[in-house]
Amino acid sequence: MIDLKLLQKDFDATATSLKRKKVDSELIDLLKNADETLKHAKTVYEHTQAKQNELSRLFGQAKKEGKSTDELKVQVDANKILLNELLDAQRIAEETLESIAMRVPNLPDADVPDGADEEDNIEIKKVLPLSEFTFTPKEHWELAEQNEWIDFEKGVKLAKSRFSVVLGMGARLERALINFMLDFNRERGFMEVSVPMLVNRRALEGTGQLPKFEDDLFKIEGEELFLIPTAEVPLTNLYQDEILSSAELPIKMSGYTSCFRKEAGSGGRDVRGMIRQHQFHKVELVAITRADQSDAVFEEMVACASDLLSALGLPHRLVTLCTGDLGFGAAKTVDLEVWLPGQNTYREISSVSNTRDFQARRAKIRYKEEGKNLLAHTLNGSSLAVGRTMVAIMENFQQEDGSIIIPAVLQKYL
RNA sequence: GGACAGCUGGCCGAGUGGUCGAAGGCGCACGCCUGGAACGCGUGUAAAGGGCAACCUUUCUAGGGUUCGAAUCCCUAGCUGUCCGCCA
Repeated sequence: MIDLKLLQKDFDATATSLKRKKVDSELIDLLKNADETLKHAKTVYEHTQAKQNELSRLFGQAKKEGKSTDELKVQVDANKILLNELLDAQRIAEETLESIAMRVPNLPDADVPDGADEEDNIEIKKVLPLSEFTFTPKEHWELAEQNEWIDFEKGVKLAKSRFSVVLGMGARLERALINFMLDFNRERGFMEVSVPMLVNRRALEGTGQLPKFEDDLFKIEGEELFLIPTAEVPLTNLYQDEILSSAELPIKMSGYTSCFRKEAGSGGRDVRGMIRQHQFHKVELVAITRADQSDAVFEEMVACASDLLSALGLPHRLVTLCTGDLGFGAAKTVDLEVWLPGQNTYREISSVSNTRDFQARRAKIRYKEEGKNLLAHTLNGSSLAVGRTMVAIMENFQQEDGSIIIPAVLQKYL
């Protein structure tokens, strides 16, 4: 949630900033008005409540002294009717504000480039030269089937389209990658955490997936539980509603989970292969930091993911997302795109975001500094999407006969 | 799934209708004491919102109810514990 005080104090700047992220200016006005309405309703209610408290105190006193309470009773009853009306008004104002505010995205950082969509993202740098081939490289689904690493039909049989079964060396490689990534991250100071893959509504609201993106989530019937779309949700919400001490920050975590996404609205994109699946594995990085630490930790996380790709020998590039491509909760995002020779293009394999205090405000993640409670900053980044890493390994290290050379760093994990 | 018990501040814990945001303890902070420390002594120590401030409002798991007035009484839900059942 954005800072509503900032909106009131500096409406023009905040509104301009939100418009960069394609927020309707009508919604911004609505938000401002709802905030003011609530503030007013609260003030009036509180004055009336104070009066009621005072009358009740007098009532008790009169009773004790044996005086008549008839006259007070008339006053107190009349005030109570008013009080109830004001309380209702306040509640409506609260609900209105909440429903608007929870759907307003985070403000982009000032240095995030303007832009409409991914076309306007800005490349920071390329890492590692592109693999060279003396033959026409194949796409990963062809290689996966040829090597019998992935069975796409069996996934459909067991569940439905966009599910697959990984077998043999493919399955072993998957497991090796997960272990390699977790170890790599741990060496960089990210503590390994194993979390639930089902979470409640509160957690998803905390990180911003709800209320706006309910259609993208798998929900458990008859329970208020959802399959997580990313480990960011459980990892970040680990500290939901907590007041941390300044000294224990930054908290840096790494966790492996399966992720589940409905991919509603992805249309016919990437139906083939394992680029876009309903269920996929991912190792995630999450950090909770003080406000003054988040920029540095952000760079650490980007470096961690990039170095991981380099260790695997995968050519990739770093891209700063423009305002139009920035996610709901992100103030700033750097995507890592891996080179896929079969597809002859770079594809996203990791996305590192600083949400600043946006998630912390929703999830109530705070830290104490000099006696004051301040909102923490939260960051998240993939490190990496396992399926897409498999795809990259297949396409980059394929041989003319279709066999695949597995990166040396993974040997000890196999 | 069934029965019973519980849920109070950072933690433990007292508190069954009014002056209780809440005794006491632990922890923490500061001061005194000390060569330095421990011990001891003293003081302070929940959060959110509004206001320049005095101060006001809210919060004793959550929601609803009774009442002039609820941490306290009633109902519902959640969670925790114990026992029973079932089961990887």
